[in-house]
Amino acid sequence: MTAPVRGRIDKRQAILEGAFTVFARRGYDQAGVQEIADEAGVAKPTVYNHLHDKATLFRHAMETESQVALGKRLAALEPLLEPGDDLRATLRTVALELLRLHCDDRACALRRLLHSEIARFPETLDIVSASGPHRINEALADRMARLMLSGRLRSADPDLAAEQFMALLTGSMEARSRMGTRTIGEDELRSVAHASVDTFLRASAPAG
Amino acid sequence: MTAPVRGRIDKRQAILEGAFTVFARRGYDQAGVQEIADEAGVAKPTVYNHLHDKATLFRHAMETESQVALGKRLAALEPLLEPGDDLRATLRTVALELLRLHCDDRACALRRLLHSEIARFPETLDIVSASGPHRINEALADRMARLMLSGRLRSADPDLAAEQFMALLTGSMEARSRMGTRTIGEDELRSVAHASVDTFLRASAPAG
Amino acid sequence: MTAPVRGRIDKRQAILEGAFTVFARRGYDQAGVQEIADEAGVAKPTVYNHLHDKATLFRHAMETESQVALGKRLAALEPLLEPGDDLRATLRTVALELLRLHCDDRACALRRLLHSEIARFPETLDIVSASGPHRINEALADRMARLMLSGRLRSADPDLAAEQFMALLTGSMEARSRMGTRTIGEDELRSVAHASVDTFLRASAPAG
Amino acid sequence: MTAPVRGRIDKRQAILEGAFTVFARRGYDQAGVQEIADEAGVAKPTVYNHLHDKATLFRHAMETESQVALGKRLAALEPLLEPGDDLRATLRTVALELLRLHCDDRACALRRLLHSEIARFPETLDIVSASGPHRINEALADRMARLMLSGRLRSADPDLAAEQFMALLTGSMEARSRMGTRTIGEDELRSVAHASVDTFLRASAPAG
DNA sequence: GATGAATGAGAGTTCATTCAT
DNA sequence: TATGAATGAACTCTCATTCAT
Repeated sequence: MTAPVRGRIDKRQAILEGAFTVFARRGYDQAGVQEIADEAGVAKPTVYNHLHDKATLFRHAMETESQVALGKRLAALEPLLEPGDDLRATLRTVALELLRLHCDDRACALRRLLHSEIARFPETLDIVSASGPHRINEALADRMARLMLSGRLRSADPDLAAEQFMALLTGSMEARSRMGTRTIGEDELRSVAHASVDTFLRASAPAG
Repeated sequence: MTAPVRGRIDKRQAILEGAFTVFARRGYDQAGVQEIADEAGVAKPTVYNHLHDKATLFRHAMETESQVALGKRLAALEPLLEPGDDLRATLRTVALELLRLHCDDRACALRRLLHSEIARFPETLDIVSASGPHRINEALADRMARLMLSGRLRSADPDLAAEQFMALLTGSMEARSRMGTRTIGEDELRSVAHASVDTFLRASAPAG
Repeated sequence: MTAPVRGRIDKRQAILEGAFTVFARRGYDQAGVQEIADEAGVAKPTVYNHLHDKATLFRHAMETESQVALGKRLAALEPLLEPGDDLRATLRTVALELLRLHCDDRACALRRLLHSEIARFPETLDIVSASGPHRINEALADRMARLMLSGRLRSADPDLAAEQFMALLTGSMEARSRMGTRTIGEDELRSVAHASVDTFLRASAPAG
Repeated sequence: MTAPVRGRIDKRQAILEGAFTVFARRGYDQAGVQEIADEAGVAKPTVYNHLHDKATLFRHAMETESQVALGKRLAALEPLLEPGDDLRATLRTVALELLRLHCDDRACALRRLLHSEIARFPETLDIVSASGPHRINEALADRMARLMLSGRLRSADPDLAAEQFMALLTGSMEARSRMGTRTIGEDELRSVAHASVDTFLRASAPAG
């Protein structure tokens, strides 16, 4: 008896998935509901049955996508829970994974869409922010605090440290990827990650 | 007899100005040519007479705006040509001004538009990049190289140093300004600028 | 074991009832099948199971309603079967009741719907006419003939007399009720009924 | 230099004309704006340029049509200004013309549309009423009053007399024309007009 | 038999763009 | 040259109707 329910849920998922894909490809205005329906393999009115509006469709697609993204990023921080002996290596691992996630096509599209449509959908910012960079910063700051306490990093404001770590890591990617136009190779990603970690550690060496 | 020419040039300027204003306010798709014409105080076909097309209009408006922006940024770097005795103070001055320019309304709009429409107008990236962050990075790297040569900064790759300096400075502004939604007060700007410079200098102290 | 049959009949009745209500409220085009289903307390496909089509639904709802209306009107004529001594009083009674029925909400809606949709549903006219004004005219003409024969009315064409009686009675109600927009009070109804009867009698006094 | 102005006015007139024609043919909902545009020989957006909305289009088309209709009806009353010796003949002339106008295709359509869409466009009633039956009644009542004063008609309430005259005349046409479905021949029109006038005069003979 | 879900067709409305003045 | 008016194309959304359960 769960078949129809599953079917319905699947269809809703397919629609949201397709919607994000098309929004990512075309932007909000250029994305036609017809194209979204095609992408999801349903008829146009089905889209309207599930998500009342093009706007609603957008909001839900963004929300779903950003929750997925948050989950992955938080997972990437896990190695810092047990940093081991080689802090630099651990940071490099984490940094590389965060960078990969940051440069992922869907993640770039999410940021791009957020950027473009923030005037039209101010609420979306709140929805997405709830799963956004601020959550990562928080989690990362927690780890930083531990490292400071244990004397492996110079004592300082852990929030600022987390923010600057992320800034070093991602701040230059926009230019490097030509705003998401160019795919960045694994080598370049590793190089940026390592350089960022090195600079961060140089600035954060414990006093004396 | 130059009056009519001036008039013509002025009209073109007014159109480009108005176009950028409206694009900034609404985004490319939502910006109506009529609204742009109204903003510029001309009739719609006049817009088409001067700039053949909505797309052309966009490209030229973006180009103009980005050239203006580049000029201001390059000017902000000038103090580094003669750093004086107090390097930290000079860097702070430069950093603060760069940050101000980065957070300016029109600058934010320029980045936002670039982001949103990059799929539709890939050429715009080239046009704007020609006056974009890469030019700043270059100029800044030049200054860094001088400072390294003169022993006031640790010897390293000047391009990377410039990149990381900018990353530290601007990388966190997106989150802090809630994607340009919130205006950031002068105090907060200064605080970020100083923190960035401090971290940068700590990581760049000349070896021993 | 007749219960389910009753249930079925009841459901059909409920649907027709609800259909007329909604058609009366919104008109044919604006009446949604969903709204009709809701009004009848059933699901949309149930409507289609019972009455194949929106058009069929309309036809049956109109037919049912007009049969009900005819019954009431014929009943209103009954006092004329035995006019008694005071013809004027009897005519006034009948006139008032006919006027009441004419101004009833559902009767107005019936006429309005007939009017609007006559181009789309020409057959409906036949169906409804079979229970429509022409039947009343006939019955009324019969009574008029009796009254003429018995010398209580001037000898004349009884069909014409019936027609003019109804015309005097109802001809001005459209303007007075502002096309069914305004509800007409009992006093006004009585006044119109009396005036119509008086004029009719003045024109129908038996010769000399 | 009046050519373009004339052109614009003509186009607006053509649109309103075409709109009424199509509304009359199909009813409000079934009338497509495209069909109206075709009927008027313009493109769809031109319709929207001149009359902002389908609803606005309807209102203006109705208003225009009803003003035309009023003019014709008032003109039909003119013979009553100088009734001459043969009152019956004059009344018959007026009655016949009023009846012709009442049964005119466009007049029927006007009433039908008013009826159908009164719920959706309540204001239309006011607009049209301003040029509607009530104006005729008034004008006719004026003439009646004169005739009563001069002793050619029995003294009575002139408004009521006018109302009943019109009721006798038009009250039976709906049934006879099968709600505008059947065109009524000139002979039948004359016969109804005469019968109405005769009945009216019989009921209105001056006392004594 | 009754229903939730899905669909094909179509309507109103808007907008970038082009004539004609 | 600058403009008012006109248009062709497209898009969102709705609804009567039909499967599958």
